[in-house]
Amino acid sequence: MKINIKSVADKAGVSTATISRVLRNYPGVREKTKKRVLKAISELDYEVNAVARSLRQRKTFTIGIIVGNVLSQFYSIIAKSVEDVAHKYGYNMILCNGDDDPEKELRYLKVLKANRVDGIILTPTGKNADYINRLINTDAKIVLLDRLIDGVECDAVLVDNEEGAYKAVKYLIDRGYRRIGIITGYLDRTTGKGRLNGYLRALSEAGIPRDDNLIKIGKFKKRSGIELTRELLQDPNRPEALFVSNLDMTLGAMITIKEMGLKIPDDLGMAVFDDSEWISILDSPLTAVIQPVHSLGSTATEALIKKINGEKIGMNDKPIIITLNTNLVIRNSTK
Amino acid sequence: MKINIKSVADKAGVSTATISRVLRNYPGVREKTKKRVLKAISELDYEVNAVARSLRQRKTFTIGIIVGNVLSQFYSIIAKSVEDVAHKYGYNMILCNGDDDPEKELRYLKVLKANRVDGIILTPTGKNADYINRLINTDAKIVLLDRLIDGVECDAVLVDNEEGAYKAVKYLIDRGYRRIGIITGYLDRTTGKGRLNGYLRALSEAGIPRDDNLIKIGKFKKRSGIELTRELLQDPNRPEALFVSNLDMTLGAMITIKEMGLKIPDDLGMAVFDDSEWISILDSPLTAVIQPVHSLGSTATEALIKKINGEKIGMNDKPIIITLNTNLVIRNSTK
DNA sequence: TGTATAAATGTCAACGTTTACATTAAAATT
DNA sequence: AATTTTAATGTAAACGTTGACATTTATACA
Repeated sequence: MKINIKSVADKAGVSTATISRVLRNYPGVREKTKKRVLKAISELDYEVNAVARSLRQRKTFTIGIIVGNVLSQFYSIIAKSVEDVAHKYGYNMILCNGDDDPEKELRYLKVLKANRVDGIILTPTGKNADYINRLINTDAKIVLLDRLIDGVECDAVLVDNEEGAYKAVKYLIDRGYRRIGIITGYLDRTTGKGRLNGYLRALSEAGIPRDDNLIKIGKFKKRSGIELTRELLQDPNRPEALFVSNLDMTLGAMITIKEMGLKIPDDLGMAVFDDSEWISILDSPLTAVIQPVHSLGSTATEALIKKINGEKIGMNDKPIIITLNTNLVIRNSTK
Repeated sequence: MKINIKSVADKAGVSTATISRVLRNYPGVREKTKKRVLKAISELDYEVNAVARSLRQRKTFTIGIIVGNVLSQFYSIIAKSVEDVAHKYGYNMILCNGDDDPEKELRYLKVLKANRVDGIILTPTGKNADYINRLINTDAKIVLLDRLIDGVECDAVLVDNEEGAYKAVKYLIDRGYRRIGIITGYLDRTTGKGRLNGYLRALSEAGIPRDDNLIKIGKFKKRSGIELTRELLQDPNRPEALFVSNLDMTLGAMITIKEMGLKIPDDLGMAVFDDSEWISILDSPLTAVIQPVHSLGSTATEALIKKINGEKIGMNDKPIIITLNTNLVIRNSTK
């Protein structure tokens, strides 16, 4: 037996409009009527059909989020912070795992559009610029998170990758290291590129010439950490210190370092981008650049909800790009 | 300007029914017509309105999942595996962060019901039995994951907690430890209780009397690990080995152990429930019970989708409870 | 060429709400 | 008590699909 607003109306002896008004706490319903309606609702175990409501109101109170990979700590924190804020404002969240794969990203963008989500938070792969521009032009509410897309003008919330990496590498230099290796991420992402740039700026300010043998280009995955660390450290002329561009690659680097039997900081100085409680309880806890991951997620969500509500968040129609700062936490991974 | 199936129909010069047929790849549309329709669709950038479709079909192709806390590795793996399987079958996933809070759980159950999700995967807090029973009685499709609820008969996918803990503690005993401490989780959860029972069974089989001073009841959170490890290890008559019941508490335990300057395995033997790559690169990598977390999520989702499709998954109307096995991986945390 | 059959397409109600507008009932004013 | 004003409730169309059924068009057959 199907229970809908009509059943409730019949039971309470009023019209569906009145039920609707009670459901949404509209004024202008007599207290007595309201009581009767609520009674009917509870007796029938009625729960509004949000699908029908969404159709009628052209509003789903749902936001979609496409992340790179929920398995990585970074994205799971993002997911949580987005969900927290979303629910605070009465929104649901559909989580999509883009897997850093442009095709999956595209598929999910379409799914989210089909489901008429009110807004989308996207950690872009950097591709699909055409489709995303089309979305934006048809008035879709989108906020980019963590990364930008070439050829797309869109509000975004980022982290100051360049400055973060700069601080870490400068710290290594200040501690006396000169030959500093770096494992970067994808250089076609603002994150990967920015961190490399920070590294280069620190070197150049210190008058240390760039040595391409010390620059290894990774993919932000554990495997890159394992392999590239090995390449760097097996070199007879190996670096004295290492800067790793994210947490997953740091895990990989530590695996290799352990395997090679090297000790930090005696055999190798280290500093890394991204923090985790686990790297703080290592033998030699690692000096790390802490991203404000939680704020990233919540700031983006707040901005998105403002956009959804039609509030301007940038000035004079330019997209607004919010850049959050990082923190360097000094631990025990340098001499 | 709003684009809907009518716009496409007008543009292609056919009726909406035909558009609908093309959209869903129904047979019986002439090739020529289909071409024309597809052209109109692409020219208008039309994307079906899944909300309207859901309303009409009384089917949302969405499943909801309520997890304890996405921040913990366990749940983020669950979220990913559920999402993978769901999408394989064409379902979306709404992720809800129950925060192990019965009230939030209840709120989310209602939200998911209002949104008419086709099914729910629930990692239950153990409360809300009444409401959940009502849901089940009104034919909601639910699969419990990881834990059961007192007073609720429902399909579930679990891990053999008792056996897992037993294997780990037996291993400690086999290595010669007698005074073994345990940090448990909530004992009103099947997970917490099961792991304690495994511990107790291993002791009793070895003829080691139970010592309540060695049993500390935690909350599955880092803080419990920190505090209870301290309590155990500050005791002059402290245990020779320690079994910790989950990963978050293991992190806490390691923090305390590091703080106290103790070395594993010299000063303390250890075995833990839950694995992580981080505990495998510690100084002394920890012997751990590995849960098949990914299978937990995918098995539950497969079961849920079967239920949704009306396939019986248990026998003679009894709920089916699937229990997955754990693995003990021996590392270097014992003498 | 006309008719029977099969294939393709069209029509319209239904899904469960909300909301502009219309109507009725109650309260205020004379 | 009759009239105006205000408050409470009802009516019905709309949101964008789908799908049972009806109708038209194409094909096969005599």
